[in-house]
Amino acid sequence: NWLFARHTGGAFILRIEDTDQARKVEGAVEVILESLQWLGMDWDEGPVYQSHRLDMYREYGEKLVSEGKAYYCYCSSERLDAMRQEQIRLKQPPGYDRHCRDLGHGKTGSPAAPVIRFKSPLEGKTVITDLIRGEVVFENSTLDDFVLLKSDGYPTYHLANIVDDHDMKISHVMRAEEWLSSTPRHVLLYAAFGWQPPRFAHLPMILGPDKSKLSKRHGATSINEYRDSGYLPEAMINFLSLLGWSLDDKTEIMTCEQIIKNFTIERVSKTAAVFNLAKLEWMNGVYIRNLSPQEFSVRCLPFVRRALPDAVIDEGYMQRIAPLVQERAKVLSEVPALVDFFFSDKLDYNSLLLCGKLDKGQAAEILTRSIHALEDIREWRAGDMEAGIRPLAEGLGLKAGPFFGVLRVAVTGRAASPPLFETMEVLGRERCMARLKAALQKL
RNA sequence: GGCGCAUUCGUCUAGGGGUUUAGGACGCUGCCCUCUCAAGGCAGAGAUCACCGGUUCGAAUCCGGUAUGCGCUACCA
Repeated sequence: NWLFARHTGGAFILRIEDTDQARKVEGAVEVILESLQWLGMDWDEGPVYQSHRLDMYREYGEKLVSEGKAYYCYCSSERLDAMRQEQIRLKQPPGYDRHCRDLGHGKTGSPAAPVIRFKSPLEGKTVITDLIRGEVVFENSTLDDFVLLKSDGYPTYHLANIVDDHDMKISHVMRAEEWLSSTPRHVLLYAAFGWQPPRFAHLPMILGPDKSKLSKRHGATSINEYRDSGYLPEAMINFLSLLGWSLDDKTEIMTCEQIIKNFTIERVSKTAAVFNLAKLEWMNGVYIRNLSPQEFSVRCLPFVRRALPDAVIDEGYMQRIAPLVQERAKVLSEVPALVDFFFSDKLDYNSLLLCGKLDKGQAAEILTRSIHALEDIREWRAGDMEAGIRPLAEGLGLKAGPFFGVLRVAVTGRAASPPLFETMEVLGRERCMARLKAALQKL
């Protein structure tokens, strides 16, 4: 909806459809607003809360009742439940049996607050024209008398949506495919009010790995969780835009401006898309690598600070570290684990890791000779260090790989790290020498 | 059960009668690069275009049916 509005120059209006009191969740609206803001999806009007306009929905509901197009229903939930059970037992299509349809006003002794139901036509067809799926035909006989206004005074989605879309002059209803089978009700409602319906476009759904509608049970489904995991909003937008839409047969990495410029309903596909986390991770990595080193550093800062609360994290120091891990991170949240040895001198490794495939004697020799060579280094620079150390490997008849490996573990505490000498340069002479000597002690 | 929608590599997709021995991307495998890990480069495996029938000189592309999947079937959205 946002891409479409931006592409066409229309208005993107944010509306909060909070008409279900029973399922109301504290803070849920804030999550939605935060998510949209984080993604950069700005809105031109709103947010409009449906819960603030209950009087209007009631008026429209009662208007239909007075015109004979809707009616009060006094059936208890117990009766409705029993009816449904019976229908299922008899393999009948479940649906309201229209018990109150011809009751007339006030002709009931039931004390329960009534709901308002729509009088669906008993015969005929309703045709909807969908911008993505074409003409879809529904038999009116398959539609039951659905509820418009609940007994608690709140409207159902069907009523509120139609009243609001008309009131707010909505031109295009673009929603997930799960709404397609409700659309004939909406078309019928527009007709009952005598209003021109908007255009409909039912978008392909987003699926979980099991190919069912993506939901909470599939794990992270709140955009904010991706933010907190260190996905970049620009990567998120790019990835999401490609779920059910494509520019052509090749282009995948696109700026938001490019996507807006090229987004059309014609290129939206009909088939649901499985959310492919591995591809999102790859794409996020692409975006991380495309960041300037400074920008990357700045974005890492909160993640490193949160994960390493005991460390004092200086921005200047971080700026020197960040470039060493920029092309190694797929998400920002993994950066702390990649850089923690820069902030703590307590390295946790055993001599087995230190030696690698070499024996203790060789490892000790490597450390001793390296320490000696490094003491002669005047400028603590990666290039100078490498020039001083690399020849030592040859002297011991070893390849650079295993030789450097010992030093790597001694300096970083792990077998995989950013390039050794760049890392040592950032770490500084004092700490490196101390770590090398500590490693020798360990042997 | 009823109604609806969909069906191209494991996944995201291109392609909408001949340009297709079905293209790209993720992932996977191998090689190269290389101080490790990444990144990058190259190569490869992977789709009888769900199935059956029809139309046509010719169908992944058009039509019909079947199957499968998914969605809806609430005083949920």
